[in-house]
Amino acid sequence: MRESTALDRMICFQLYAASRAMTSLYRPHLDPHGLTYPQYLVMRILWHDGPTTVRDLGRTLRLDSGTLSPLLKRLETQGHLRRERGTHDERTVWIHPTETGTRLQTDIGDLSHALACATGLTTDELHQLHTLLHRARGTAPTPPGGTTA
Amino acid sequence: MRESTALDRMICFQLYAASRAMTSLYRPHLDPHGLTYPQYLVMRILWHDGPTTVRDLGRTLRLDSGTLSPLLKRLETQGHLRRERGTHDERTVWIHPTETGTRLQTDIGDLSHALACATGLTTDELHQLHTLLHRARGTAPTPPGGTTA
DNA sequence: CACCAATCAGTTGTGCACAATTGAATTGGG
DNA sequence: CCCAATTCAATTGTGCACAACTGATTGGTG
Repeated sequence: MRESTALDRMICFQLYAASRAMTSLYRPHLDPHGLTYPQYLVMRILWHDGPTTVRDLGRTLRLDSGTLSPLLKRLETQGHLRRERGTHDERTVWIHPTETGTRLQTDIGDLSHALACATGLTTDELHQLHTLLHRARGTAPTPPGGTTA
Repeated sequence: MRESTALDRMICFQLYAASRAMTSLYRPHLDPHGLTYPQYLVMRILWHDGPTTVRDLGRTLRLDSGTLSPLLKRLETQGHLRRERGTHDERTVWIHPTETGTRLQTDIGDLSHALACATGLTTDELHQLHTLLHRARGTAPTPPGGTTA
């Protein structure tokens, strides 16, 4: 298969392609549960942190309400979470995992190990990659939804 | 800003976030020319390789016709390329850059250096990252040479 | 030649991303 | 206290991604 030399040298294209390839590795594990990858990320945060707000989800995932609002509405329709307008500050919306949503965690199980292996990288290389990605992202200007420095 | 420890450890989320962050670095450079990032990738291939087919664009970019067909139609509307059904094999569609499309290359200039710098990574780290990403995607190892954004 | 499987681009439908805007709630300065 | 600026979620509109499908074309096999 031909490789475009020009593209081959672009870090950005490598990121773009690798990200989509990795997401497609998750798909067969998530599809049976009716979850998309971004929805799975939201559920992971709920499993890990418990009830949170739309604002904090956006900060953590670097997504704005334009993306999150419809996504959360779909997760609510599926019965995985409940949205509730805050009482103290009525601008914020709290997201609570439901029992159904919590049960998903054990149903899906731990995907990270299987998928780390699927990359074919060693533990050391995965750690290197992780560090490089985090640093590359950390220096970048504020992503959408983020707080302005 | 809070970081979800769970997400923080996911290579896949790091890829997902880094890819979007990097794309958003390109946006201010491409917006003035009316290009999106995937459209820019297509134009780069045309600039580098000349006329090509929808099939080969898909193989190079790892995108199917469901994504490429409307994208190419928009680039054609903008006058950057011309679509032409093949004569030898009438199933394939050839994509030709127009003069307008070719002129874009000099108008936009070389973004890779500026954007590689924006990551804050050293040349060595960029090369490492490039190699790791390429391997994670399950493709052949990177040939030696300069690494650009 | 006849026919069937594979190839190719396009279409449809769903779900992100993200810019821009809206409108309600809150905060802070005077 | 009052009002302007800010915060927050939602909505609208555009453009990817990708699965599933369609329909035309081609290639291989009997």
